[in-house]
This record gives sequence, structure tokens and C-alpha cells, in this order.
Amino acid sequence: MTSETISEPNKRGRPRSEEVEQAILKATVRLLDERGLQALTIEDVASLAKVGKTSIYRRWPSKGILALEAFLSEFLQLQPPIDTGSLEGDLNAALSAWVGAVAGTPTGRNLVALIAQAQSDPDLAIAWSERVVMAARNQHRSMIERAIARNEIPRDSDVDVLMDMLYGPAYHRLLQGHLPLTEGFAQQVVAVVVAGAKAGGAVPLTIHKA
Amino acid sequence: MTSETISEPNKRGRPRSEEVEQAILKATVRLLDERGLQALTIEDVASLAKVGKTSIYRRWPSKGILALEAFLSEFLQLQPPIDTGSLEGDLNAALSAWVGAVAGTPTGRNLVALIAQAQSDPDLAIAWSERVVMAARNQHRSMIERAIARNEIPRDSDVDVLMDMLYGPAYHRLLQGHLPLTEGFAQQVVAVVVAGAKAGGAVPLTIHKA
Amino acid sequence: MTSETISEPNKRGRPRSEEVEQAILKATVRLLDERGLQALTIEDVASLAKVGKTSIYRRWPSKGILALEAFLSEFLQLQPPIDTGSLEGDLNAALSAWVGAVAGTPTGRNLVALIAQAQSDPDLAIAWSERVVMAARNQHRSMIERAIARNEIPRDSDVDVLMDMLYGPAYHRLLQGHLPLTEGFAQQVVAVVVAGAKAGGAVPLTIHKA
Amino acid sequence: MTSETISEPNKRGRPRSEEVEQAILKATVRLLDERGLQALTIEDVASLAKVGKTSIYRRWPSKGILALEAFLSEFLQLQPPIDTGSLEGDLNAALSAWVGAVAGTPTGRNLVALIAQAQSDPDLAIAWSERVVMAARNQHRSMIERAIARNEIPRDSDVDVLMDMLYGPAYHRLLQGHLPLTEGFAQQVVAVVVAGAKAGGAVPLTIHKA
DNA sequence: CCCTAAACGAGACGGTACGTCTAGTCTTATG
DNA sequence: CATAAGACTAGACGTACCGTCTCGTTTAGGG
Repeated sequence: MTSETISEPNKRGRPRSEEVEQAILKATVRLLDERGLQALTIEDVASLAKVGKTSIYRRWPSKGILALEAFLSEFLQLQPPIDTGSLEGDLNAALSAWVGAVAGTPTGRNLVALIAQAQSDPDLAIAWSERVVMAARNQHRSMIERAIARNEIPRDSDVDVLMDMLYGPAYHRLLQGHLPLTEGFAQQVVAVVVAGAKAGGAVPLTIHKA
Repeated sequence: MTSETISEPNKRGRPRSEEVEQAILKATVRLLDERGLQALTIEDVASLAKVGKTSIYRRWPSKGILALEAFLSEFLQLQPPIDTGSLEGDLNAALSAWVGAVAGTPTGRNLVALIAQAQSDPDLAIAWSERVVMAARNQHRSMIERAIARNEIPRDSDVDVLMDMLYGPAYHRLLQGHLPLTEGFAQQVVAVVVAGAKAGGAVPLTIHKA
Repeated sequence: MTSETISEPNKRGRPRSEEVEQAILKATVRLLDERGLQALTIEDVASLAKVGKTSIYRRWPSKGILALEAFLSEFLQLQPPIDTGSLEGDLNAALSAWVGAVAGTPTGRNLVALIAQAQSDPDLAIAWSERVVMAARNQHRSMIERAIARNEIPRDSDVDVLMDMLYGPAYHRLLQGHLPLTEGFAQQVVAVVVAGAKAGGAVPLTIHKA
Repeated sequence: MTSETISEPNKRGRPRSEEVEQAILKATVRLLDERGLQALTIEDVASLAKVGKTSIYRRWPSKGILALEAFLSEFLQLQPPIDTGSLEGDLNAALSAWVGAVAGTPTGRNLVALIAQAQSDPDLAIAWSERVVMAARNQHRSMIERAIARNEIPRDSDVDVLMDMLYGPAYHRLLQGHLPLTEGFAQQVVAVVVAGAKAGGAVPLTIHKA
């Protein structure tokens, strides 16, 4: 996400200050980790960053989008590219990394808060989908496609379903908090999914039932 | 949930009016379905229900808890008890009923909004956990335990993991909205989980690995 | 009284709008005259002036202080400077002008209400004292001092006592309402005071008794 | 003032409790002296007196009337009947007693608050006028009439004006608080009034000017 | 000795206004 | 033109009391 979220930059006039931008993001990250998204106010960010509110609104249309960018600056570097050579190995590595990044951390709290916020902020929902959900799915998709290429699972397995079955349960525990989100849980989920996929459970229904 | 959400009832003084209670819940349900939780205000509820704000605060400590109760009055009757005789049949029926109740409906929107709200409202989080999550899990648990009793799946399958694998993916699609939440999807999820469970994927790791 | 009743003005940022200030005062005067101080609410003022409540609180710390300023904008122009050449003439003119301004008028009602309000609002009490009581006394004091200079009354007359004896009875009738407050009454009061003063009644006790 | 301020007592049914009445008055006096009329709430009185709000409203129609009765239970015994034999002696004694009762005392604060409250409470205004103003005036009137009978002052002096000139200045200092209300001040006022009256200043204008 | 009716404590009720907070926009002077 | 500051309108928040209204309970006569 570049700075010019709202409108094209203009060549004329005073250029936007990179320092202002960084000060805002830094203040946002700090407030986000200290108090959470819900308690974050644009006024507090402006005041902590020693910046006018206008300078924030000029760059980000809403608190959610701003928080998303601040969140990503922390989150992305925690999700390394993975290729272990086996489906179960890849999935275990990916899901474990994710669990490690979010279970019991401010990052995890922010992730949850952003999903929550996106439910009532359509712009954030779109940005979230494009910049987080899609990015992650592309990574996971290639793991599964490699597994298909290796004939580990049936050629016509429904990749989307498999991906949702990997991350769905993990998000579920993160959001509902009813049971702890551990690496052990992640490995169990992977085990069930891999077993189910190898047994052909993810083959599309129309074909499967035929 | 009785009226005395905040403190226990007192024999003395004028009793709380059941009509007032119903009027508030009715108004809340209506506003929730029309405008959603985010746009719901206590003042609007009071005004629509022709009730003083105090009569609401006397009963419910926050907008979230009020909305939860209103939500449950709609939601609960959409989740029938189920016993089809087979694990796959039970799970398909339960998950399909859930999908039918929430996919593309105001009820679904409210459910999502409540999960979102619970992320920043500890009281609501507790109430949500007790009144929704636990209630659902008890129902699902008995299905899986019947399956174990019928020897459909291994005796030592991790019931909690299996439940999270059923509802996790469905919640995931509902919350992230990246792909449609359909009955077909529900059946695929069930197929993978049942296949994985029968293959022993849900057996606890310590034992499984041994 | 400048706009910056609460804190000193700041050079930076958007300056306070003079139009807003006038709109608030105008609305306050109108509501004060229509309904009285007791029935005046900040919310009504804001709504009539088409102004946010904050814009009122930013300028005036309480309803009483706001009402005082609105009152003064009406009242001050009704109290002309006076110099007739004789003590009785001056006092008659001054007291008659006061009686004319307050007897049976909204201004009088507001004056009474402000005195009432000041009894339970220390800030208003101070402002009232400084901006009304002291201002009036300074005017009256000079009349009496001129009379002393003309040798109309004894040099050592207690000016404070004489002033309280002029306005005290008038305020008394205005506040207690037991008898009408007329110009005739004002002239009688002046007659007694002038007669008493000339007879030496206002000379301080210690000297008087000696 | 009897208990039945609002409506006739009824022979049938449970009689009103004298203890309740006293408990309410006692609580009112205490709260009045501790916090003042402005901060007095019916709810606090009820709670302190361990009495239902209804039991208060059954007896007194408003906070002002209740406070008036509580006030009088303290005040009346501080205003003794007076007859010294001379006008100046009578007036000095009466005014000094009044000053002693109200200057710097809770009683004085309550008296001021009641006058203030009466400005926006017509019922209280009437009761105040009848039970305080008139009672005092009747006492003072007889002093002046005795002085006329003794030929101390002119037969046709305006008694009402003289009375307002005695108490007006004293009320003035009590209410405006601009200068201390002392016995010395009271004596100066009396001196001026007596001197003015003897000089014929209080004779009605129409006759006086003729 | 019951019966009836009012008083009683408690506290719920519909309202109103409070003073605070935050949102997102607008308006200055300055760079 | 961007910037920092801060004023602007708007409107919800949760609280405090108001004066009224139920409750179940108590306390007296009158029959």
C-alpha cells in the first residue's frame, strides 16, 4: 500500500513528508499494541505522532485501513516462504509459523480486531481480503498444487476447501478462544486434513458422489 | 437468561415488567436486523421500545450483551436437535442447518457482528462463549460420541479437534467472505473430516506418534 | 468579557468563530427572555443556535456564566451615565433608570434568576460580583463623592452604607415581590436616604457615637 | 404548617406516622446544612431518612416547600419578640438578631437558597411570602406603629417603605456578598432610616411634595 | 376478630438534561 | 500545496434525578 490511498499524488505544491508518514505508522503500531484497535482513536494517533488529524485522513480513509497497514508492517515478516518437500511438512511448517505469530501475541490480537472491524467497514473488508487473505491463500495454494504434482493427493481435490479446512479451525480457536491455539492443535488439524484429502474426501461432490 | 443480568432479583419494590423486557428485545431484534449491531444505539432501542434508557441499563450492562440476548431469541430455534443414525448424516444435517441459518441472512450478519464485538468486550466474550459456543459444542459432542459408540471412528479420536474442523471452516468463510458459504461446501467439509477421522487423523498426537 | 473565558487564546489552529459566538448569545438571550434561566438548557441553546454543544462549553464553563454574558448584552445599555448636579437628582435618575429596566421586564426576571443561580454557583457569584455589582457601585460611588465635594452631605459619610441603602430596598422588592417596585418607591427611598445622610446618619458609628 | 399540606387527612386507613414526618425533616435539615438546597435531592432525603420517596411527596409537593419547613424549624426560634421602648432600640435589636442568625451561618445560606429557589418555584414563592416575609413584616410594623404613637416619627410616614429600607440593605449584603453583614452595618442602617424618617423623608410623595 | 383502607419501604418506570467523547470536516497561519 | 493546530457540527454515551407507578407488607379504626 502506497501513501496515496485516497487520491493521486500531485506534482505541484509541497510534497508529502515521508517523516510524517512514518511517525503516523509508528504511533499507530504502538497504540495498537498497547491498547488494541477498539481503543485506538485517530485523535490519539495524531497527538502521539505530533501530527494534524488532516495529515492522517489525507493518507488513510479510516482507522481500519490505517491499522491494517500498521499491522502488516509487523505481520508480513513473520510468514516465511516454505517448501519442505512433503505436503504434511509444508502444511505443518506454515500453520505452525502462523500459530507462533498470533497465539497470545499483540499481533494476534490485532489480527482478530481487524477481522472484527472489517465486519462493519467495507473498505477495510476489501483491503483485508486483498492484502491478507489472498496473499496467504496464494502461498498455501502452491503447497497443495505441489502435493498434487507429487501425486500425494487426488488430482481433482478441491484446493479451496482444503485451505479453508487448514486455516478455518485455527482462526476459529483464535477468534472464539474456547480452547488454546497450540502447535499441537495445528499438527492435528494438518493430520486430519491430509488423511482426509488422501482418502479423497476433498474431491468435489458432484464427481465424488457419482 | 433471566432479567437480572446485572444483580440478583429483589423481592421488595416494584417488580420488573415483563412487557418492558419484551418490548426492548423486540426493538433490539428489529434494529439489529435492519441496521446491524454497529449502527445499533441504546437510545434508538429505548425510543423504539418506548422505554427509558435506564430500563435497558438496569437489565443489560452493554449493547453487546443486549444484542446477544436478542440474537439468541432468533437463532436458537433455528438449531434443531439432530440424530440421523450415522456420523456423516448427523454432521451434514447440523452443519447444513447452521449454514442455512447464517449464510446471507440478518442472523448471520448479527452472528458475525457479535463475534466481532466480543473481541473488545470481555463480558460479551464470556457470555458468547457460555451461551453460544458451549451450547453448540455440547450438541456436536454428543453426535461424535454416538459415532464412537457405533465404532464409526476410533475410540480415542480428539473430539475437540474434530468439532473445530467442522465449524472452523464454516466460520472462516462467513467471517472472511472470500468464498461462498454453501451447503455443498458444508458437505465437503464433513466428507473430509469424516474421512480423516476414520483414517485415524484425529487420534491425539502423543498416542498417534507413538 | 472576551471569548476566552475558559483558557487563553491560542495563535495556532482555527480561530474561534465570531459568528458562532454571536449566534450562541443571541439564542441565549431569546431563550432567557422566553422561558427564563431555570428552563434554559445548553442543549436548547445549541439547537437554536445551530451549533454543537462543544462550541458552547468551549467558551463558557456553565449555564450561569453564559446567561450572565447574555444578560449583560441587554442590561448594560439600559444604565446610562448620570450627572444632574444634585445628589437627590442623581440618585433619583439612577434608581429610576434601574427600576425602569427591571420592574416587570424579562431583564428583571433574568437579573433575579442570576442572583438566585449565583447562590449555588461560585464561579457565577464571582463573575456577577465583578461584572455587575462592582460596576454599578463604581457609578454610584462617584455620585456620592460628588455630593460630598459639593458639601451636600457630611465628609465622613459611609459611602458603602449609603449605596446599600439605595439599592438594597429596591433589590428587596424585586426579589421578595411582596410590594410593587415603582418609580415612586424609588423616589421615597432616595428621599429617606438623602434626608438621613444630610442629618449625619451615615457617619461611621465610632465617630458618630463619640 | 400541618402534615396535610397536600390533601385532607382521611379517617380510615393507616394514619400517617409522626415518626416518618420527623425523620424526613431531620434528614432534610441535616442535608440542607451539609450540602445546601441546590445539592439537596429528594432521593437523598428518602435514603437518609430510610423512607420511601412516596412518603415525602405525600406530605410536601416539592423540594422547596420541604426545605422551607425544615428551615423554619431552625429559624423561627432565633427571632424573638422585641419591645425596648424606643424606635431606634427596637430596630437595632430586631435587625441585630436577624444579622446574628444569618450572617455566616448555615441558616443564612439556607435563607438565601430559599429566596433563590422561590424565584423559579411559584408555590414556594407564595409559601415564603406568607410564612416568612409577612410574619416578619407584622413584627416590624408594630414597632414602627408604636413609634408613631409615641410621636417619634411623622404620623403619615410610609411604614412599608421604612421596613423595606431596614431589611432591604441587609438582605442585599447577604445575597450579593460584596461587603460583610455585621451588627455595625445594621446599626448604621437603622441610624440612617431613623434620621431620615424623623426628617420626614418617608412621608408619601404626593403629600410630601404638596 | 376480622375487614378495609390507607400508609409504608422499595424500587421500577418514562423522561430530560447533563457534561464528555469521538468522528470527520473546515479554517487558519506557516512552510 | 502540505502541514500542525484546533474549531466546527453532529450525535451517542452512561449517569443522575425527577415525579409517578406498582408491588408486598404493616397498621390502624369500624363493623
